[in-house]
Amino acid sequence: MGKQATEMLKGVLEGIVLAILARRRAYGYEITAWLRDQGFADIAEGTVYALLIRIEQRGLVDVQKVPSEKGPPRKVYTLNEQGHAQLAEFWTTWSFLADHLEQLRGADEHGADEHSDDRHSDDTQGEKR
Amino acid sequence: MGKQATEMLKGVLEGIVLAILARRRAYGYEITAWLRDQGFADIAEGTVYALLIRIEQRGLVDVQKVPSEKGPPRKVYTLNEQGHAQLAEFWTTWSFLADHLEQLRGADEHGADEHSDDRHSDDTQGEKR
DNA sequence: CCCCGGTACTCAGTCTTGCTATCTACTGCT
DNA sequence: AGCAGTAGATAGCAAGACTGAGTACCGGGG
Repeated sequence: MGKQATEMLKGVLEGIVLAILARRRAYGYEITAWLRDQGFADIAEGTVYALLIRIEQRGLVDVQKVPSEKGPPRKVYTLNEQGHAQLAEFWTTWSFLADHLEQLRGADEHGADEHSDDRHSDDTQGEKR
Repeated sequence: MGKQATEMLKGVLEGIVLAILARRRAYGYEITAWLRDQGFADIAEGTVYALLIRIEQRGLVDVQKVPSEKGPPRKVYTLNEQGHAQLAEFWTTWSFLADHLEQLRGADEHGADEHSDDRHSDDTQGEKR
């Protein structure tokens, strides 16, 4: 996938991570690994950590430091009540978008190639102030 | 909808406009009006014009100036071959996202509260830096 | 012994994109 | 003349994702 995905991820990635944390608590490295596993190959590590810090600062998650056998201690994130509320709101917005997009896709698919050549060519005065 | 939608629109709005133009050519004001009609109440006018200028400069659309009976001339945008390709790519990315999100939503809905305690519980020392 | 690779997290700087606010310009109504 | 509606352009800001580098801790190979 190209960089198209990069822009589409904005806002959506937060919802994805909240949804992951709704299933069970997790730490950054784990989430990153899971995302790569799922095919989100182009998500940078730094992005996930930055996102986790953001949602922590907005009070959507609780954090515990857990010592790891190898490497520095993990920061384990747990979705709290506010986080669940935020996730619910995310699903609402997502549904709205998904519904409208699905509608547009349907309309596009059965008529993507018509050439209605009724263009009256009186537009030849291409003058911009 | 709050500002949650604002971030989620990034990247998606371009796809929406391309999809609209795939159905029939249109000009900015028309597109803005249609979006408002569809419930995208919070999309600013300037945003649509800026987006149209961007996709024009990337060569995804052809433009004609058409004099209007009331007001200044309209800039009518038509999706060209490159634009159709871009739109196809958009649908690919969108489907990928939608599939994974749908999966996560399902997983969340039937088990938002289970504690799979497969993590050896040596994490009970709630130390926050 | 030191460096390398894997684990785990942090941070500064850049780019894209949407929003706000303002401006131009043309038409018709009051 | 002034105002509302139509139509578009633009400058400056904010948020989020990326790049790239850095810190820290562990174990194994040269």
